[in-house]
Amino acid sequence: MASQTDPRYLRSRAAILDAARELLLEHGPTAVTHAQVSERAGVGRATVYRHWPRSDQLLSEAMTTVPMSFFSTPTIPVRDWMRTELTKMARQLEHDAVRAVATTLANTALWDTNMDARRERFASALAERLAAALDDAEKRGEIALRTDPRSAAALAIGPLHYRSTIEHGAIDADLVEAAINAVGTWR
Amino acid sequence: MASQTDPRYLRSRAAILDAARELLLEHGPTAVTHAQVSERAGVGRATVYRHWPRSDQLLSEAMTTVPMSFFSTPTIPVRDWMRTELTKMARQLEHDAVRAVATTLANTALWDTNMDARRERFASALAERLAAALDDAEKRGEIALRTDPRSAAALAIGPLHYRSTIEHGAIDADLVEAAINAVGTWR
DNA sequence: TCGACTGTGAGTCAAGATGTCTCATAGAGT
DNA sequence: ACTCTATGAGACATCTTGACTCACAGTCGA
Repeated sequence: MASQTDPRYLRSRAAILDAARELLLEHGPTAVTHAQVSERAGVGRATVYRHWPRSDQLLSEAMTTVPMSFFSTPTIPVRDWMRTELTKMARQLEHDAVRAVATTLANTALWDTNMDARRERFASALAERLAAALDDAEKRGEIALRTDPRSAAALAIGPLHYRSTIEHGAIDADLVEAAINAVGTWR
Repeated sequence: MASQTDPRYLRSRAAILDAARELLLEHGPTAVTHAQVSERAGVGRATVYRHWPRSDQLLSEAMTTVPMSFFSTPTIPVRDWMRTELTKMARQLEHDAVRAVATTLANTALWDTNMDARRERFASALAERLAAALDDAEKRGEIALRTDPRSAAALAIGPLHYRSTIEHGAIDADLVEAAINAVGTWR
C-alpha cells in the first residue's frame, strides 16, 4: 500500500522506533503504547497505528534497533578469540539498553510466540558459533572440552548473563577468564 | 482497619494470590490486573482493590508464593552438597512458574525499585551462601578456587539460568557437573 | 513550475478499562 | 441475639484504546 521509500514514511518510522526504544529503556516494555510512543516521537497517534497496528510488534521491532553482539567468525588461537568476544559481550551487557532487551526478551518469550522465535534464533546462533569454534579448537588440540560443545554457550555466556541481569554487577576480567576456563582444559 | 485474622479476609487474600499467580504463569505479568484477577478469583473487583490498591504490589506478592530454592546449609564434602543443591535448582527451573518468576523479576527489577530490592536480596543470599561454603571448602583443602568466591554464584548458577531462560533447554547432569567444575579445581 | 498522489496530524467517536464510592448483605465474633 | 466488618454488586466519572474521517502538506513525475 505504502511506497516505503517515501521520506515522510521513513522519517515517521525512524522517529517512532527511536521513541519506542527510549521508552523501553527508561520505563520498560509496558510503556511502549501507541499513545506514549506517538507523543514522544512527535507524530500523530494514528500514524503509529498505521505503521504498527499492534504495540507488541512495535516493541519487538524496537528491540532489534539495540545493537547486541553476536560472535564474529573465529580466529586462532580460539582462546584469544573467546576472550575478545566475551569481553565485547561483557561491555555490551553494561549498557542499560542491552540489559533491558535481554531481560524483556527472556520474559516476553514465555507467552509471545513471536518473541520466542526471536529468542530461539538468538540462542541458537550463539550456541552454534561457539560450538563450531570449539569443535575446531579441539580437533587442533587446543582444548579438551569438558562437555558437549553445544553446552559451551551456557557455560561461557551464562556467568556473564547472570552477573549482569541477576546480580547487577560489573563483569571483570577474572570472571571472563573463569568463563573461558569453564568450557574445558586449554593447552 | 482490617482484622487480619478474619477468615473472610484470609479467604479472599488466598484466592486473589492464587489467581494472580496463575495469571502470571499463563499470560505473563501484564495479565495481572485487578479486573482479571477478581474474575478468576471469584471475588468482587473492589475487594482486590481493598487488599492491593496497586497491581504491581499484588504481582510482587504473588511471585513470592512460587517456591524458589535457595541453598540450604552446606554439608561435607562441599562438592556433593553443590551437586545436590544445583540439581535441586535445575529441577525447579524446569517448572514454567519458576521460569516466569525468574524472568519477570529480572525484567521488572530494571524499573521497579521494589522488585529490584527483591532481586538484590535473592542474588545476595545465593552468592553469600555459596561463597561461605566454598571458602570453607578451600580452607579444608577440598578445592582450589579459580576466582573470588563471590563470583562462584555467577559461574555455577549462571549456566543453569542461561540454559533455562535463554536456551529453553533441559539441564542435564553433565551441565551441572561442568558448572561445579567451573568454580575451581577439586581435589 | 505545476499537478496528482499519498502519508500525516488533528480530531471525533464508541467501546472498554480503570479507580473510587455507596449500600445492602452475610459471615464472624461476643 | 447483637454488633462489627469484609464483601459483592453496582453506579459513576475518567482515562485508554482502536478505528475512522478529512483537510493539509510533503513528495515526485511531467
